[in-house]
This record gives sequence, structure tokens and C-alpha cells, in this order.
Amino acid sequence: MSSRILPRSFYARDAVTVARELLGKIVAHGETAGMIVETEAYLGGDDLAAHSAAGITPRTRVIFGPPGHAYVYLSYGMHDCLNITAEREGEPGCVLIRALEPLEGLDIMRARRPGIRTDRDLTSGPGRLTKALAITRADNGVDVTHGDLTVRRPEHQQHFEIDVTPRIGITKCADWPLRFVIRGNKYVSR
DNA sequence: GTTGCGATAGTCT
DNA sequence: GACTATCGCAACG
Repeated sequence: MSSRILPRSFYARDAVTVARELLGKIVAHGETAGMIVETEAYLGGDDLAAHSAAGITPRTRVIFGPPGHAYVYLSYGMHDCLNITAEREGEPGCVLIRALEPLEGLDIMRARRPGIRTDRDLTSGPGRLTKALAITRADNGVDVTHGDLTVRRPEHQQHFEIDVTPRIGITKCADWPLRFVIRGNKYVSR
């Protein structure tokens, strides 16, 4: 199974390409796993919506580090959100994982998300999926090309169309078309 | 089905 | 001290 883990070269490209190609891939953490159905690219340069826009700080250091690592930050004081770093080392750029389709460990996910109505709410949002897969800031900076938190190729990736829209929940660069979703997938966030 | 709003804490100015 | 790459619940209809 480890042969299906995406290699570092997959991530050592521009963040837009990585964001598009991560759709349909699988995030696995421990006994739980899901297929990526929604991503957003955060760039360097004049992308003022990116955390890295303020330069290298204790928090943003990993975004400037080598590609293929997890950047996990606290959103709105409550939710941990998962990104995967892109671009070559020294260049900022990352991909926010906004939604998954649950694949493995559904019972574990349900136990971690008490109170939800349907399985649709399990991982259909950046704060939701980290809770369901138990990804926290303790995973910040880990290498996703080996270890407990990995991104893999599915055995049979089915064909899908990609919809492109502006990113969600930001005020700067709010009209840039950098959000990518699998068309028609019911686990895409609202 | 929809809209509106409060919670909550780390990060940087 | 302001701001935030969100979520869940309550009040509608």
C-alpha cells in the first residue's frame, strides 16, 4: 500500500497544479481515510489571502519549507485546518484541503463527531475533516510522503469534472479563481 | 429548506 | 487590541 503514497515530486510544483491534482486522491490518518473532493490554492507573490503573505514567522515557517508537508493551523480560535505544502523549498505555496468523501473508519469518524445528523456532515468542511480524521496542530510540519499521515493514489481513480470558483471565507483576493471541487460530489462544503 | 449570529484562542500590529 | 482560510444551533418558513 505504501507504493501508492504520492512522491515528493508531486508537490514540488506550483500550488494551482497541486490543488487540481489532489482532487480524487486519498488522505489517510491512522485507521481513517477519505477522498479529497475540494481544495484551495494559496500562493506566494501578491496573494494577500495567504498566511505566508506576511513573510516567514513562527507559524508560517512550514509553508516556506520543503513540499509535501502538512501545514495545520487554528482557524477562528476553534478549528484545525489541514494544508499540504507545495512549490520547491524556500518558495511559499500550499493547498488547503476543504472537504473529503469518507472512505475508511466511518464508525471512528462518527464517534469523533457526536451530534451530526448525517454522514454528509462528517468531513464536508475544513474544520470538520480534521476532527473526523483526528488531525491537529500536533501534525503541523509532518512529512506526508511517509508515516501516519499520508496522501495516496486510489486504486482506481474514476473520471470527474472539476469546477473552479473563488475561495471561501476570505476578504483579500476574494475573486481569484483558486477553489477546485469535484463536480457533483455531495461531500463538497457549502 | 434558509438566514443570522455567537463561540473562542492564536497570531501579528 | 484587531482580526480571522469555520461551525453549529436557533429561528424562521
